[in-house]
Amino acid sequence: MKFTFGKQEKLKSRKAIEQLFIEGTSVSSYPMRLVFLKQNHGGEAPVKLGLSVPKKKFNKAVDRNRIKRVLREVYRKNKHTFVKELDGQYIAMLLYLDSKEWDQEALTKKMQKLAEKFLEKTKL
RNA sequence: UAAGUAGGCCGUCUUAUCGUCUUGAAUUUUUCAGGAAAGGAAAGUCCGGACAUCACAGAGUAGCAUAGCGGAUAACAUCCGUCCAGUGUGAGCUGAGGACAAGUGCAACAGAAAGCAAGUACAGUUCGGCUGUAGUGAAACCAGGUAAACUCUAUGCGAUGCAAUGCCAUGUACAUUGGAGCUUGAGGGUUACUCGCCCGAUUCCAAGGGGUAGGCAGAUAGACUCCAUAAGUAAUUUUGGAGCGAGAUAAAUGAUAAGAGUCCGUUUUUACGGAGACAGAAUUCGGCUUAUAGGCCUACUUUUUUU
RNA sequence: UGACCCAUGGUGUAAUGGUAGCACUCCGGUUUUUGGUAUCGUCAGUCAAGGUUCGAGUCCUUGUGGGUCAA
Repeated sequence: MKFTFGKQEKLKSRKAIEQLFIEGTSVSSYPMRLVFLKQNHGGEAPVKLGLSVPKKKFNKAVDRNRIKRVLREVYRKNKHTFVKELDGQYIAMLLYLDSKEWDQEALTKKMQKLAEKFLEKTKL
């Protein structure tokens, strides 16, 4: 299993993101929320993921960048829990809900919980 | 030594593992090798340029900006020198600092009177209603005050901005309804108005409806930095040498571990714990403004303490 | 990324450079057995810091916060 997070695995299309927010379903595990949609996007990765940190909660660009970097790191390390039992291709968006920074250990636990919830929903 | 003034500089570093971008090779699952990775303000968008399109942008009016004098510059509201004014014991600091001797307006309260005319008290007197003083006020017999009031003078400014602009790809509807026009000109050329100029018939306007919203170029090496040299009081410029190199696009520049160094606290050999500012490129450059823990260097001022 | 606009008591809204008003709300009286209604009164404000001016809500500069537009 590779712990990579390259261009192929990022969600970039504006159109796809609009569709995702209209039609997608969501699961949450505080302080994160995952919105996802089953879609054959044609790429090689099983999941295309985008990250988002709202400007309302973090005023400064430095803080937003920091959160996104930490989230990306945590996702990269725990990606296999999302992907291993997955059927078909998905696009997803990961949102940050809290207004202060969490440390990486706590986020890792929450991320694993999020993955479990996500997999349950996809099997239905 | 203390307090202060002006100017300049730094603003954590090294290694390993994992990750990001990129170049080349092999190959098309990917692998191997090499390389790169935020700032002094990247910020605010307050000025001025470069660049692009509109006619390599023309005229007039309107509008906007600047304002002692001289210089620097691609340009500026920036910078340098200098005069004057204000301020500080001083080193210094601050200044939109032209014109009210063209016209119009404004002046609360107080005051006789704040603008065209009038007039109080006292004193002097050559006895002419002349001269001086007092009182109010920011300003009063004076060519009054006021232009960050209208205005005038001088100088400058065409408009719009990289979501500019050019090319390629994909896709639908050369379809529907109403109206205008076809060289005697509908309409358009993003401009505040008028003119001028240019384009213009498979055309233009309105309504409802349908489609695309991807890629490439623009785009990363430039009025750059440092040193020496010559000119200049200086800003800056000339010549020579050396050096630097982010380029993403739902948006990279990161995470973890170890070590070193700085500061603070406890302890006072040593050890332990903690801290590390403001802040994140988006076409680009020169400035301005604002934020900034802590530290270093240079020159100068003042007073007193110590020697 | 670029262009632009706004800010006055708790809320809404006025004010030629010359004493910051008005309405509602809040609070306290009066009326009422009590509450409401009515009526009287008080408190409370120019987003911040500089500059021009004799004197700024108003003019100028810089900042803060909020909002709008754009292929």
